[in-house]
Amino acid sequence: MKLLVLDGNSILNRAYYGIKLLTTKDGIFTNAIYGFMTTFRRLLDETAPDAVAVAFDLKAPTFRHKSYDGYKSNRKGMPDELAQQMAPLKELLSDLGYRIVTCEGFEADDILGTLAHTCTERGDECMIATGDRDSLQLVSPSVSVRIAATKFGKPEVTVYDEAKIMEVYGVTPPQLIDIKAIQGDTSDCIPGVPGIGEKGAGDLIKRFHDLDNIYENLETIDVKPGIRKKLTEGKESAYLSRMLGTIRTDAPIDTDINSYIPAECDKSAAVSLMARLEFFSLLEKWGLSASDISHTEIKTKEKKNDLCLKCIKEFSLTELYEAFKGKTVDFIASTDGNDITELKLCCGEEVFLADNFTPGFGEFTEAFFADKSISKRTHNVKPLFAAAERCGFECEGIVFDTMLAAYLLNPNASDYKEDLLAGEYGVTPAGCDEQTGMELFVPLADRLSEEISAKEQTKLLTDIEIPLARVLASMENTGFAVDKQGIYEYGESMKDDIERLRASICSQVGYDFNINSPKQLGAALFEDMKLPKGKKTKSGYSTSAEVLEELRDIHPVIGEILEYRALTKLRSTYCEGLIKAVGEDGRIRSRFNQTETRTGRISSTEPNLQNIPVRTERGKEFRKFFKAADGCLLVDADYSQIELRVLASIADDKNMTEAFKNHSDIHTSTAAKVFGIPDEAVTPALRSRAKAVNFGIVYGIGAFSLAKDIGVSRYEADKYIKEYLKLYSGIDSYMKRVVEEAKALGYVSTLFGRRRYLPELASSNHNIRAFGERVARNMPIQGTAADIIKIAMIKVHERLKKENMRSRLILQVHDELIVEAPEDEAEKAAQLLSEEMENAVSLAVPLTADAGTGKTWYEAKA
DNA sequence: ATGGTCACG
DNA sequence: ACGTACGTGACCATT
Repeated sequence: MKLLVLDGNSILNRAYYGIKLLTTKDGIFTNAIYGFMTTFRRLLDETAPDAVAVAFDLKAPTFRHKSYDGYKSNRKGMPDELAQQMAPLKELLSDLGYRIVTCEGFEADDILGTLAHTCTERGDECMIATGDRDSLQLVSPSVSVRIAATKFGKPEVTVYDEAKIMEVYGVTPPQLIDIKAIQGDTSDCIPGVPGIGEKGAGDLIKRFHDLDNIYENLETIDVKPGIRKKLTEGKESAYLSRMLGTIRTDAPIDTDINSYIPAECDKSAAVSLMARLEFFSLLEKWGLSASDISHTEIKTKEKKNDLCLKCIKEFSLTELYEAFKGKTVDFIASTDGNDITELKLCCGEEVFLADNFTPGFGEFTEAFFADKSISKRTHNVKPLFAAAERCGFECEGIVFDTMLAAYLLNPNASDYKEDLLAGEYGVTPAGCDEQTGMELFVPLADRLSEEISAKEQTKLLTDIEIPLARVLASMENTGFAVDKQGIYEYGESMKDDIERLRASICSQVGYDFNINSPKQLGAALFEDMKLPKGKKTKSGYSTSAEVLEELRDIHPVIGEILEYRALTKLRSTYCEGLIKAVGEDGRIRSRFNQTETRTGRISSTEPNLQNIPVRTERGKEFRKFFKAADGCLLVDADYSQIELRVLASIADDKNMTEAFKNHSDIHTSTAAKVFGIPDEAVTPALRSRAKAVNFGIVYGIGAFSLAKDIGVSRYEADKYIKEYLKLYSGIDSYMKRVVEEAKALGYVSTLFGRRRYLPELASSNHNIRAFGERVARNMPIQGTAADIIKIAMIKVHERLKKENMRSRLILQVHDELIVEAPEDEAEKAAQLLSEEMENAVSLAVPLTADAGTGKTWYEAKA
C-alpha cells in the first residue's frame, strides 16, 4: 500500500506566498486554497497513492486587530488573508473524500512522522509532501519526502529519497537532526550551539557522524579550539535542540492505513464549494463537472426542492400556446450561433422538449415569443432577440434573464454559464423525470430573482439591461458598412514606408532583428546601443512609447521605431484585422458584450469597434472607410463631458454644478478658479493642466501620476489637487464619503443601483487597498455614465421604431452613438438622437449631446 | 497562456 | 516603505 501524507499548513503557506491574492466576488480570499489544490492534484497524479492523509496543526485561534488603516495581520505572522482560507480548504478536502488529521499537543510534522513510522513498521510505502525541509529527517527506504513549492503560481515538486539527501546534504536523513541540533533554527526557536552555523554544523556531522560521537570524543577530535570551546559550552543546548528538532513518531492518531483510503467524493458538495470559491478551472482537473451537482443531489437528497418537474416529450404547439397565456414560462433556447435549433419550455411543473426543431420560427413559436401576455424567463436573451428580429418580429414579455441578473449581482465574474451559477448560488435542482437543463434553470431563476429584488436591482434589470439586449441584438444584426477596398489600399500604401523604416532601424542598430519583439528591441537599444534605460518590466526593459519618447532626442533611431510601431499597429490591428471581419455584404458585425465590464459599460469584440483610431490624423483616416450604406448618411452624437457632469451631480457640488448650468467650458472654468484668474486669462496651457486634473479626479488621482501626466513637480501637482478639492468641496466630501461607504458595505453603486464589489478594500496590502479606493471613487462615475447612455440607446431604438423610421442605431462608443439613416431621415434622426441622449435622465446638471452628419464616420463626428 | 504594447472612452 | 489614474480588446512574441 502507498500512503501519501500532506503537511497541510506548510503547503497552504507556500501556496499563499506563491500566488498573488485572489478573491471571490464576496471577498473570500482563495489564492492559497487554489495553490494547495493545484499542488495536491499534481502530487496525486505523480504518486498514485492508495491512501491519503492531510495533517494540520491545531494552533491557538488567531485574533484580528483592527487598526486605523484596515486589518493588520495577527501577531503570529499568519496574515488574515491566509487564516481565512483554512476552513474552506478543510471542507473541500473532506468533500473530496480525503481525511484530515490533527492531534492535540502535536504538530503536523509529528503526524507525518507517526504515519511514516507506522508505514515502515507494517511494510507500507509512505510519501510525505510538505513545504519545508524539517521532514527530510524522516526519509528512509520506505519513506520519501516531496518538497512542494508554488513558484510564480505554478506547483513545483522535488522528490527526496536517501540518495538525493546524500547528494544535496552529504549525510543520511537521521544526521540532519544532528546538524540542526548544532546549527539551530531561529524560526522554530531551536537554539543549537551558539556560534556555529549551517556550514560548521554540516561539516562537523559529515566528519564525525553524529552528536554523541562528537561529545564522546570532544577532547580528541580534530577541530579548531574555538569550535571545541563553543561545543563544550553549548552541549546542553545541543542536546535540547536535538530533542526539539526530532520529529515525534508517537502522536496518538489513527495509524491504520486502511482508514485513510479516500472515501467516495461528495461530488455535489465539492462542486458547489468549488463554484462558491469560483474555482471553475479546477473542476475539470478533479474529474468533476458542474452538472454533477444535479445528478448526485437528486439521488442523495431525495428531491429537497418542493418543485417537482415532469417531462413531456411530444407536444402540440397550438395546444400549449393556449395553455400558456397569462402564465410565466421559463425557456431555454439552444442556437447554432444563428438560428434556434432546440427549445425547452417549463410552465408550472411541466417541462416540454422540442427536438427536431426546425430552424427559424414556426407559427406557434412566433406567436408564443411575440405574445406580451406570456411572461418569459431565460438565460442570455440577446441571441433570441437577434433571431426574432431577423425573422421579422419582436420578442416580447421577457421578464428575467439569469445571465444578465447574475452580471448585475456580480460584475466581477468572468463566466456566467448556468451550471456554474447554480453551483455558486447553492441552488438545489428540482426533481425531474430526466435531465433537461430545466431542473437547474428554474430554481436558479427563482434564486437570482430573489437576490435581484433583495438588492433592489429589479428596475435596472427589467428597464435597462433586458431592453438593452434587444438594442444590442439589433446593432449586431445591422452591422456597419465599410469600404473594404479602401482599407486594403490604405494598408498597401503603408507597406513601403514600413519596410523602409525596418531597414533603416536595423542598419542603425547594426544587425537584423525583430523590431516587434520587446525583448529583442530592448536588448538592441539598452544593451548593444547602451541607451539610458528607463522603466523595467518583469521580463526586462520597457520599450513602451512612454520610455522611447524620453529618448527621442538622444538617437535618431528612436523616432523611427516609434513611427514603425505606429504604422505596424495600424496595419496589423486595423487594416488586416478589419478586412478579416468584413462580411459578404460589405458590413462589419461586431459583437457587443453586455456582461463583460466591471463598471457596467458594454464592450465590443471581433472586431472591437470601440477603439478605432481617432487621436492622430493618420489613424483617424480609418474612419473614412466606415461609411453609410448607399442612400444613407451616418448620424453621430456624443455626450459632452458626461463623466464630469455625472460627478458634479452625484457629488452635489455647488461650484461644478453651477459651471455646467452656465454652460461654461468646464476645463477653462476649472483653470480660472484653481489659478485664481478670470476665464479670459486662461491660456491653452493652463486649460490643459486643469483638464488633466479633471480627468485625474475622475480616475481617483494621486499627485505622482498627475505630476507625470502634466510634467510638473509632484509638489506642484499636489498643490493643484488640494486647491481643486478646496474649490469643489462637494467633490472632496463625496470622494471621502464614497470610500468610507465602500469599506462599510463592501461595494459601491451607481445612481441606478448597479453594484461593484470591492474585496480589495479589505486587503492588508497597501497597494491593493489603494487600488480598491481608486475604483471606489471611479466606478460610480463611470458606471452611472454607462447607465445613462444605455438608457439613451433604448430610448433612441424605441423612438425610431415608434416613428416607423428606417434609421438604425449601429454603434456605441461609451459616450457616442452612431445611427445609420436614409438620407431623407437623416435630419430627423440627428434631432431625435441628441434629444433622446440629452433627455435620457434628469440630473442636477444639463446633459448635452451634439450630433453631426456625414457620409463617413470621419465626416459625421461632430 | 501570458506579458508587453497600444488603440479607444 | 512602497508604487503610482479608471475601463476595455487585439496583436505579436514568447513560454
